Amino acid sequence: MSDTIPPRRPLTLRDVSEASGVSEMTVSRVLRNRGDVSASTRQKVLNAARDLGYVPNKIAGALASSRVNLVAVIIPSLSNMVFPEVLAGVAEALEGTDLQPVVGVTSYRPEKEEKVLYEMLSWRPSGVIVAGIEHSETARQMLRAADIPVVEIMDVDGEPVDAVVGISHRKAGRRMAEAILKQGFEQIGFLGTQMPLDHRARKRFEGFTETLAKAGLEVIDQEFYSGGSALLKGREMTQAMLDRSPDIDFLYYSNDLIGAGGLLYCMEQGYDIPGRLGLAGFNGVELLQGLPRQLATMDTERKQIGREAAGIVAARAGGAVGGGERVELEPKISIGDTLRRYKP
Amino acid sequence: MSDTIPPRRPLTLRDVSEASGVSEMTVSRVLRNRGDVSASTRQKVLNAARDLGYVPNKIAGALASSRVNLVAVIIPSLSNMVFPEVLAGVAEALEGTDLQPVVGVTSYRPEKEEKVLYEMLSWRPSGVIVAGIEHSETARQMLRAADIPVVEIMDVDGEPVDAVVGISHRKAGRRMAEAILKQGFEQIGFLGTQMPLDHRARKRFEGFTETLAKAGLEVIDQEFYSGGSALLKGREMTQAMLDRSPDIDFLYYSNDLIGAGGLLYCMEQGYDIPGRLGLAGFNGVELLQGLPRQLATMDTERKQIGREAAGIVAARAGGAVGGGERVELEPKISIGDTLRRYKP
DNA sequence: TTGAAAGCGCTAACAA
DNA sequence: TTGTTAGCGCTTTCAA
Repeated sequence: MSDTIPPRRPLTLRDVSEASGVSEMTVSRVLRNRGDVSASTRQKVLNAARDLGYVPNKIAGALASSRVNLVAVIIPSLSNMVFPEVLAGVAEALEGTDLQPVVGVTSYRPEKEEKVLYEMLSWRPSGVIVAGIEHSETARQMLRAADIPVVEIMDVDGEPVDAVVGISHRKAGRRMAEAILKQGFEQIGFLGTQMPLDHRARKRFEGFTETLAKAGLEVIDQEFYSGGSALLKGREMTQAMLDRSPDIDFLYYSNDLIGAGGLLYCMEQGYDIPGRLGLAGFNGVELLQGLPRQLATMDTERKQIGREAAGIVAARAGGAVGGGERVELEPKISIGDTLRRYKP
Repeated sequence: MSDTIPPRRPLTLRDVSEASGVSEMTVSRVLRNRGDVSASTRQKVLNAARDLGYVPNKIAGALASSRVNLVAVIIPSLSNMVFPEVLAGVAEALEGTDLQPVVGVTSYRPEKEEKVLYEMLSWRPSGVIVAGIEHSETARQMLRAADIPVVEIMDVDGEPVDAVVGISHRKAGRRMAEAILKQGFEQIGFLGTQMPLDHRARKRFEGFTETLAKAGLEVIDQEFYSGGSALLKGREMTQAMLDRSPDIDFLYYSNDLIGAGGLLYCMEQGYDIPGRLGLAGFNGVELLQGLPRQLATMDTERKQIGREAAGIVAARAGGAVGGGERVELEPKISIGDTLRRYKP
């Protein structure tokens, strides 16, 4: 234990070099575990670095080596648990590597996405993971020009810049519609978020209505919300819709939280579920497991998406050749207690 | 529109300089809006940069200027909504500045905290916002040596390295105990998370039991969980506890999610709430608003904490003198429908 | 196994 | 208003 005076100027390799009597170059080697260094020299350097409390300057290191161990992860929001879950998957997959995720938030705004992307690319990350497959031409141009692995996640319906990991939301919408029709529901209401820029919700809705149309049906009522507590909004929208369209026999929610709110409301109102009224949400959030009844939903495996995406970046950062990888996960319907009228 | 060939090598200032016929230095000035540049030169540079698709290299810029517009935000988890909420507050407060949050996750592990901190400090950020006030001596040493604004958040009970923004969890525990006692509850059970390293939960519990002790009472049963769906766990733990200790008349949960699970369970079981059985959670999560009954809780204003912390970092990064700021927010009891037996 | 020199791409400081 | 020079702190490369 040495009683060093706290430094005014950040410590540099040179300080460690002087304190240990070893050249800067060799100090650098020790600190990075590169090249052959004798055990004794090594120990001297390590001791000096520890005693001084030296923290390497990655900025200088990155500039000199043009290697940056950062992976940019760009998501629309942190308030929707879906994205922190993806992040958790990314973080998990990167755990064993020397890569570090760096998060940027776009608030679902294309212009902000451009800004965040520009900002992150200016740090020359080893890869980019970005939510969604819809981007401005400027953004796509930046991604292409960056010449690093780019993984677009969540959605596979479209033309990716490079790699893509996600589900087909159009297909998810179709599958749910099929499941609902199969149970004989015909008076279907849709409840979603007021978000013109949520392309995934839009695609699900398109897939959903498309399948209904094939059966000669259409959504008979719709309701959208924005802001506020999703659970509460689900409740309120459900009440409004059932009051307005009492014939409805199925409620399809664009996310599980509003679905859960709706379910709680319908149970309180004493609806026979799913005999008189069926419900389904979307995402498969953990929360549903604690509800009095299991809301039907579709699991989108967000964590797995994060893992796969990070895996692609890590592999290529590690030197593997690649490009244009495509991983389409199959969304799994979870029947729960709110969809099956006919026992199989 | 020029049809440029995609670059093999990342573009540099020099490329823009050559393309525009303006010196590198002046290009740099234009791109950073520094110093006086004639409108015509400015335009030439901007055009060239746009046409080439130039993205500045912040690594080189940071090295040359020793200015890094990154703020490290270190949190234990992304799976607990509390922390994304803090992050959202940080992001919001940083929106107007040129600072950017960078997130690191510690998984509640001190050794990982050290690692993440080391990693982030090696990028020489403009400030650090870190959850909690308990850190290893190594971590504290690094924070002190970094010689940048450090804001410890969430918890004010302890000795901060520098600035601190949060609530007193000990006080929060005491306040809730007082509120419960005031309503005449005496057979109190506690349900929490199995997390020896969650210092804030521990402090709340200490404050809570301390106040009970003054009234000659103690918690008559306890139950802890780890992992899994909090809502579901709340349900299960509540059932277990009520089966085991049927005399219990109050359940104090260490977070709102398990509290919500418990509330749903108790309602299903037909308990008279809060006549026969009272409940309270902690945090004031938005979700509660959608429940059939409002769980009593204590709002911890996570977003505000994030905002305040980011504000301190931004102010000091902007040149304001400071150090040792202390912002203690007062947790607000939300009585809800599960705590008040005696009408006021 | 170790060291010396050169330079990564930018910006501070100064000169013109 | 614009340009020149000299680094920022590290790593690459090459020599010893």
